[in-house]
Amino acid sequence: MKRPCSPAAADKVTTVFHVDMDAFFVSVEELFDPSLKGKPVVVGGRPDQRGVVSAASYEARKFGLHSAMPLRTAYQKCPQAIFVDGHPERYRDYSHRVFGILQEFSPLVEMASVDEAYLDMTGTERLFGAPFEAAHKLHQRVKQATQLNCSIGISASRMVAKVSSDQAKPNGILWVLPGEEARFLAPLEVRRLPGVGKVTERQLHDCGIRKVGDLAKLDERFLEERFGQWGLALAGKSKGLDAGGWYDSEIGAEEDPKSVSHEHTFLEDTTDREIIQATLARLCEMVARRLREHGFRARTVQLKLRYKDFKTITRAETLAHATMVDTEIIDAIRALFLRNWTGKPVRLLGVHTSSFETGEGQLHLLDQGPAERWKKALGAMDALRDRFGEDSVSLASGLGGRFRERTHENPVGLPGKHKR
DNA sequence: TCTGGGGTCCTAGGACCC
DNA sequence: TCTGGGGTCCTAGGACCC
Repeated sequence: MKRPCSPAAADKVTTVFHVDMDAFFVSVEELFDPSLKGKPVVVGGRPDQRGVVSAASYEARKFGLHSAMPLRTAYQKCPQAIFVDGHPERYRDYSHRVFGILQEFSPLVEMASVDEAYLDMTGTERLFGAPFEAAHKLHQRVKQATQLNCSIGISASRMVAKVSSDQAKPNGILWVLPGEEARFLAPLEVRRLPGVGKVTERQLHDCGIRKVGDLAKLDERFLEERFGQWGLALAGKSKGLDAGGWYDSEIGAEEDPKSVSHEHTFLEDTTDREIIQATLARLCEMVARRLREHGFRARTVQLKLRYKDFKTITRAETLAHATMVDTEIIDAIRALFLRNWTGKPVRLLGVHTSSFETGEGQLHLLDQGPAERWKKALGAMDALRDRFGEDSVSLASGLGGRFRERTHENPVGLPGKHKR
């Protein structure tokens, strides 16, 4: 169902909050280690590791550090920075707490990621006052309950609310009044629009378009000729319209995931078949397990292969029947790998599944005879992983010693378990 | 500088069908 | 004998987001 998002077209103006946690990962780490406060901090890993910056503290940003920057680069620019590993469980925990607080303010809350949320605050004036006052209360409540800062953008549309929370950072509130959207956006760099990344920005710059206002002034036909459908969407965005797509959807509508994947970048590129096979098997097991948690069966499995030179290929296969069984995914992935690997050093492997089915469909595979035992074994393995960690059990064949370093002893002799 | 991991959405071409 | 047209499914790649 579509919500009237265009302020001009809406008979009733909606009030959308976009709540964005400030330097979320860093701030959570500071709660666990207050000595980090006020220092240049990088979350993401050791500076000599392969990887990128997940989050940089505001002090670190002064040195030019930012998320997605390679860790080694960050170290060169700011050797005195403190590099810490990320703790996804901590972030999920705090994300849930924030979600709980937001629900006190509106029943229509949608976490867009671990550190940002949309609220439909339409019609809450009697409870919390005008938008700015409500935002102030929300901000205080989050701070009081979690000690974390957030920034809040307020607007009639999701897209403008998101841009305005970005402009409000850090620790601020910004309300774009209905009808003022275009005027608010006009002086901003085109890059500030959600969906405009490095590539689109460069293309727009090549046309002499730098500000959102430049974009809004253009003839839409020009944008359509040059960028197709995307050009028309850009034209809409520049005027503050959600203009279809995700931003036009109902806030709080839960959607099932459309894909489940895992990938791994090796510490060093490898040609070792045993390492490669064991890694593929482990990735398949992790994926299959998540499918079972969701109750999904996947019809399409896809291998991702990245070489030393960063050349990346994907190869997919659609199965005759959907599956959530480790071995069936492993078999398909292994075949794809053997058919496509050039033999050159591998940097990354990935396993991706999609085209989900949720009904009863092919469940007979798991419900008859020996397969019933498989189902039990898979369930038992999932339970063990819950207790002892992802590496505790494995159906993988050819699991080399190098992969057992951080694994636990198998507490119960499970079928398919390989010992070395 | 040397580039993670989890996702979403879009495009484009080919196969296949009617 | 010169070559339709629409729809759907599948595959590969890429931009983008956090």
